[in-house]
Amino acid sequence: MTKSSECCNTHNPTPGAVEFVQEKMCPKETLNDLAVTFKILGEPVRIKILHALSIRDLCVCDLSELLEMSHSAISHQLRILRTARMVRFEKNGRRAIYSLNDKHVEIIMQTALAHMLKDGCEIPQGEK
Amino acid sequence: MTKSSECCNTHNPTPGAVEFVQEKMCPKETLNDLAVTFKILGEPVRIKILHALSIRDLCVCDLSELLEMSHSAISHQLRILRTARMVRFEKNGRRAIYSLNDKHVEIIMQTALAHMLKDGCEIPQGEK
DNA sequence: TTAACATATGAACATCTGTTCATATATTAA
DNA sequence: TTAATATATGAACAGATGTTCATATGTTAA
Repeated sequence: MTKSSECCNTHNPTPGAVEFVQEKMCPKETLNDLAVTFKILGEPVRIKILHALSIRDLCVCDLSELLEMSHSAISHQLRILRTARMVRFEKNGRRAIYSLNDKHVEIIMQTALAHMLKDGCEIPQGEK
Repeated sequence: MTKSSECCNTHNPTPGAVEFVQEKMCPKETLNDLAVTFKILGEPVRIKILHALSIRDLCVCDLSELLEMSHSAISHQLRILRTARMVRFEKNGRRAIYSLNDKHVEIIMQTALAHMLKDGCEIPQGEK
């Protein structure tokens, strides 16, 4: 009797492979959190906001002009970044001066950039 | 005369701030590419596939069982990862054995994980 | 050859998500 | 106070995206 009987689809996985990998995998929650982090970074506007803030603290108005987007759109995105604790802000009069909350995001972006620009854009001719 | 006249919204950016940042920012295309990379990593299923493949090469059937998803759904996601050159595959009989295309993604994931978990976390690493 | 198997893929569908619009809150200037 | 400024946010809309379903392609076994 094969595993086919358990499901509408046929299943003949590589013997032992699934168990082997299962044992060594990070917890599901960790991987989900990781995906959440990347998802937030996976939007051009947000990457640009974070990159800009890594150069200098800026208010909503500055970001709006820099990225040529409405105040509202920027504010909505900043809210997402705030919720994810990637940025924070300080009130200065009627301005909200935004800055990076810590160095993590910056380091992750720099790592990704370095690896993308190294030999990333070319097809690495892996010996097959 | 303020910049308000140029636009429906009012604009009083911090003097010099936008220009200062503009000069130092990475090219727009680079940041967009970066976002594309992160967007692909920003899906739980894809992160799990990549993480699993970092432990061991697997076929579609294995991934299907490991992640408890249909063959079709896995195959669709693998297509996206292939297009992004994050994975490659080798035909073995009627199987398609998938593996990571290079070490970049693995390193980016590890960097993000390390910073998420802060205190030196140990990442289960499959030796090949 | 025929049947079973392994994967790939287009189309339809539902969900998620980012922007716009309108409006609210809060601060400063007149 | 009133007006202008700066930001925040809910609702609605549109576009993007992941899964399912049906089907196609290609491989191996009988």
